[in-house]
Amino acid sequence: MNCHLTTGIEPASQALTRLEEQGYRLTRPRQAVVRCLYEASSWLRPEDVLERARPLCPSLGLVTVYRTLGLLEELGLVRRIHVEPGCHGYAPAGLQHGHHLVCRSCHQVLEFPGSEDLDPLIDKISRKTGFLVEGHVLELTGRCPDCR
Amino acid sequence: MNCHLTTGIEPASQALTRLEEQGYRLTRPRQAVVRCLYEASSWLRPEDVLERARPLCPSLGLVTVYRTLGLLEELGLVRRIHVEPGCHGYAPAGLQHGHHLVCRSCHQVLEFPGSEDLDPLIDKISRKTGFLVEGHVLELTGRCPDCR
DNA sequence: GTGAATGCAAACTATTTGCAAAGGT
DNA sequence: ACCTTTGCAAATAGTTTGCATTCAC
Repeated sequence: MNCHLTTGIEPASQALTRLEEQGYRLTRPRQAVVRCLYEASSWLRPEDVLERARPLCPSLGLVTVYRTLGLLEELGLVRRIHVEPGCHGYAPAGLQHGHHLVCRSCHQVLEFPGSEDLDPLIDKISRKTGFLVEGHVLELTGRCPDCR
Repeated sequence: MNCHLTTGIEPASQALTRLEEQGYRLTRPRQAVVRCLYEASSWLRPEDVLERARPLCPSLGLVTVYRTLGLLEELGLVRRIHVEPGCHGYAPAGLQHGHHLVCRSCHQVLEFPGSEDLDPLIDKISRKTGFLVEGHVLELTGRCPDCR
């Protein structure tokens, strides 16, 4: 709802509160997954989440990671993005607005801000097509400074 | 190389010529795959390519479709895009410049032109980060007119 | 205590690899 | 004729589902 809050990543605790408000239980696995995602400096693949969340919840299984990520995405708390290698990554829905630079050679991924730059284009397109545009992913591919 | 040629989809035959120039053999399976991709009105998943290419090459197998798509992508003749459901789709690299509108509800995909609108943003980012930006994918998600 | 959530095993889908046979030049 | 490319079968990776057990409320 609040589209103007772009001052930082929505803290993990806020996401957890949201889960609770929606009637979901605040379990240890969910807390671990949410915390990891929100504390990560970049997107994580499900496997990465598992690895990082295990210390917080040793019994955690990959299946639960998938289920939790799916739930969080449904609630709009995380974004699913398309990354190589492995294809699917997840990032908190707060700050990063779906922009990443991917190096074709080393697969390094750099996030960058600046989604406002897209607003005019998005406006134009939604007027032209009748689509209600809710989200976007901009992925730039090329060569990073080290590989070019 | 020729970045200004945006008047239309590079015809299938041109792509085939390119393959030949690069020293690859012009086999029936490759011709079938290339033709299907370039004649399709939208992106296709590997399974879709198989289905459409079979009439042109009945012996065609899914494995060869994957291999051919991989080869074409490597040569820059097709683009791999990220779509639901199934995740990966392919489109000719000519006209459509990686922009699609995806409906969250019915998964309909609408392609739209207008990559020039991104140029200023891309310039800015490549100056700021040192990345050599070669390609981009812009995906807008939301609700199509029928589903909103 | 009760129902939601978990974790395992197993199913399933998407994609890749090994290798003998077929096809293009 | 030679070497690339193909197609099958099988392997692998990513993801989902069924079900008995555990845990938050």
